[in-house]
Amino acid sequence: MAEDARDRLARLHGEMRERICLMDWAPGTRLSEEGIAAEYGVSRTPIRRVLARLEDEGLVQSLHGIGTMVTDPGAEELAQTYALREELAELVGRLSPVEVGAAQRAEMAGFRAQGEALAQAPEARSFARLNMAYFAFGLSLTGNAVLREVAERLYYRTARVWLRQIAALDLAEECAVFLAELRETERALSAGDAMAAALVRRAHISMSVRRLMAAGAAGRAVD
Amino acid sequence: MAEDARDRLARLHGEMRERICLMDWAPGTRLSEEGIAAEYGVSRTPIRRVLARLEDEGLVQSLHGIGTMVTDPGAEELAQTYALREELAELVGRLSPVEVGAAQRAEMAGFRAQGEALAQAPEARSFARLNMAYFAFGLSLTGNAVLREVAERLYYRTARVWLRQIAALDLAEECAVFLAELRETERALSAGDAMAAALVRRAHISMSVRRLMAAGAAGRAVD
DNA sequence: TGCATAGTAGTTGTGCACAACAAGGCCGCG
DNA sequence: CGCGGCCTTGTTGTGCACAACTACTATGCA
Repeated sequence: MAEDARDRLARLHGEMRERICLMDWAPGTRLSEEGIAAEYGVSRTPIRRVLARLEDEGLVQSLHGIGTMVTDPGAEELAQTYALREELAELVGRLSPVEVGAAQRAEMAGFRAQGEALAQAPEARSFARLNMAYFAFGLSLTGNAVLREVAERLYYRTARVWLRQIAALDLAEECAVFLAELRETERALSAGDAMAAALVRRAHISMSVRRLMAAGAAGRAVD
Repeated sequence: MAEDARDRLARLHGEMRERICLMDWAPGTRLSEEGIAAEYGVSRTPIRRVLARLEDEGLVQSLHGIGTMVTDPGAEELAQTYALREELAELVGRLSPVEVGAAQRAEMAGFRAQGEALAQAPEARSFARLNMAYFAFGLSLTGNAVLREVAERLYYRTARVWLRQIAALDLAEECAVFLAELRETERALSAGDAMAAALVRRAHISMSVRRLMAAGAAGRAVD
């Protein structure tokens, strides 16, 4: 079997979401339905289906007669999203935490190793990709699928802004802090303590937000 | 100005969602895109746009060549959703709680009055509508729009199952319990304590889940 | 009678043409 | 020179026809 239409849309959605979150399509960018359709070799219809979902997720906004733009969350919305993300991060350790086994520890060690490599050669895009993959791993520590879905939704909503601000901050320092988080989490998982890992995550989200907010709204796309 | 296309879709979405949550379209029902389109006097296109959103929200599922069916969440998914809803209910009181003023107290008194009327003449559909409106009021007690959005999403995902189970339980007793919750919450809001109101809400969700689960999966639609 | 198979009806997914709409440029008029 | 209206261009929204796919039924054959 080649590929189900359902899977094709999911793949399209994932790719377009990544282009937004990695700032290939920065906030404010006007997307062309026809252009994207031509690029993927399909008609506007399935692209519109994906854009509709991205709009429901808050990543883009379509205006009749004007265009479809990548949204740029305001400071208030960002603060509210992060506030909720902090709570959800803690819930990952409290609601149906999985039993930490050898598989989790091995995967965690892999992330720590990648984190060390990144800290030696800081680079924004690699950082963003690793952060994304590590976030997914963190979610795998809860058995609550609904929580995973909601937390993922909110993560992708903040990812592009995080990446933009990271580039404005001291990239090397951010990578170093990230590596520290990875090491702390590895310690928690080695002890089999998923709740501790969740608390480490929450603490680092909290501190990350502080640094981001301190950097201010510099670099916000003009409307 | 007549109506924006955006608003029309939002209205369609709201109406169709209500038909699902009030069990006009019970779980398992096969929806006809063409039928709905004819009913609303539009083509399949905007209906498909709305159905796509409902599918992303988990209320319906479309299968190529088969049809679009109202989903019937399994016990596991329900449990996970309610577990998260409990936590979010508490967060309403913790994240950016609004200052409780005369307006909130007046609205709350209105709900309590409607609750008393309902308790005198229990009726499932009225109960569901009142519960829905009261839930929206509860969300208005937090200034965190993201939290409101997520909590609302999860509420509508459980509403239809709740209504089905309520009908199977002792309806009069459920209405009485609901009235008790309204009175407790009114007391909390009179004291200006939004956090207390949130905790009352959480407690009642928790107890409601217990009763629902105890009633078991009787009445589940067969696949 | 049992069963495989082709056919048929009904559904969602896709492509395409056109309508609805907004922004900017251009021309004519005061 | 200023400016108001028109027009042109580009975009998203809608309708419609057809393709892709599934379930069911009838039919012919052993």
